[in-house]
Amino acid sequence: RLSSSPCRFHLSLAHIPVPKPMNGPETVSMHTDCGAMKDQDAIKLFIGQIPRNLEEKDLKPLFEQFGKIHELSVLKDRYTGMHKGCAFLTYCARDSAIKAQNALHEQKTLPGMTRPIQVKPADSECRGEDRKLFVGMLNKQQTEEDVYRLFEPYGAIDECTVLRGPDGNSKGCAFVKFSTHSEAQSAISSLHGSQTMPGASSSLVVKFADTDKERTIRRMQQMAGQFGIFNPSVALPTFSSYSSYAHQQQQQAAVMAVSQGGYLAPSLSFPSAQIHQVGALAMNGLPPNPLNLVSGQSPALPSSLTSLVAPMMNGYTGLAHQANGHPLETLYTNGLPPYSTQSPTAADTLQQAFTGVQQYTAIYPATTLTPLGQSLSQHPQVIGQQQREGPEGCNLFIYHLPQEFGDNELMQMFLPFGNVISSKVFMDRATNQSKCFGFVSFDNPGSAQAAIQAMNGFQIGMKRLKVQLKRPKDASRPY
DNA sequence: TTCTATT
Repeated sequence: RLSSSPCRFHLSLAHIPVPKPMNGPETVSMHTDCGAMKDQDAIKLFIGQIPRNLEEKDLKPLFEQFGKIHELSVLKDRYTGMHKGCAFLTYCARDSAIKAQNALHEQKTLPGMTRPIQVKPADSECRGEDRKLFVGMLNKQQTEEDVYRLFEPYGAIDECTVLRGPDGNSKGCAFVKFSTHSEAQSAISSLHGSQTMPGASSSLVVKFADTDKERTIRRMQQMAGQFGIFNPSVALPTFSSYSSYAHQQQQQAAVMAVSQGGYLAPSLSFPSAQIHQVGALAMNGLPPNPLNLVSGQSPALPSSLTSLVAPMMNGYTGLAHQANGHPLETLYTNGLPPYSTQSPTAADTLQQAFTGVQQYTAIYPATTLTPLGQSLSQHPQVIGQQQREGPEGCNLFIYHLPQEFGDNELMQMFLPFGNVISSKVFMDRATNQSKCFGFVSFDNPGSAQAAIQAMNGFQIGMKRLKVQLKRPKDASRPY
């Protein structure tokens, strides 16, 4: 039975010779009696490269010629309703799907599209990722055929694509999809690192392709690097503007917040009633909070916290992940299902804020655990912005700050460690741009040491912070 | 040196 081995049809589909396109109504007549029912072994097809102005009714005629359609649905973005340029199609008859694939897949380009239509079994019918390889360090002259020949000995290849830029030039990498995971694995074993292509900077790379999730994370990291993680214009979105779209795609949320002004809000304070909700949530499904963050009983989350939260959602996932060993999803959702169908509530948002803080705190060594609670309850005022120096041993030099970082962001990053009496990012006079270094002063050396311990080497985007004691004034030359 | 999308 197909249902017990869902992948089998994929093989049979792939090896059926392409017939002449079916046009006549006789195709339909074979299954006129199926009504809304579909065959037990029907195949759900993925349809790609559809112009975004075409809806189901526009697509129907194209596909009906291969048989009675059981279901056809254009994919839309869950929240924006935007046409995604692809669809799912299930025919009543399995046979119709095979005919449609053979007749249409890569055979015809719909108006306005630059690539031919895709008609193939949906991923849901058979997981595609665990047999798909990424091939890197190819010679840019190598074609699909060259790559195919290289991989052919290891199994049946379903798909072979060389990645190309807009100009059609190879990017020196490719995707190769085998019919099974083990074939793919054997290709890795035999080919990875086995040779160096002429003109390539290192030996051939053959590995399983990134999953969607990995791609998302990769993109985030890239964007984070471009934007600078602590973007000062970003604050925690308000309850009302914090879209469920962002809720759904939490890993992208922060990046989106940076890039889409519509999701932003300048600031946010939390009514005390909602703080209790956080407390309840904290007791419920989260690891014990080592900082007693909630029991600080602050009447409102300090503004420093709201600013901390947004950056937390941005790019520290790797660190946080390592710090407590929980999967990302668990961290971000507090153990709730990642895809809530409801719009986010205040509690949802708070949860995220809270988990964000937890992630932040999770990296702190146990010996430095006191300061955050302090900063919550004492809520140091943003005062004394003229460079007040602390006593010796209380002043830090910070280098490799994000370009966007101003005095305030600098202060907020160091508030968790104690009373920040001043923070200063140095600016280039001519360009008014940050020079990416600055100074922070605490009122006691313990806070300064805690900050060094926790923040020196802290990764932000591609850079790592350098945090050390400021040299005394009279020491040789200023940096 | 990671793609045009997969409810």
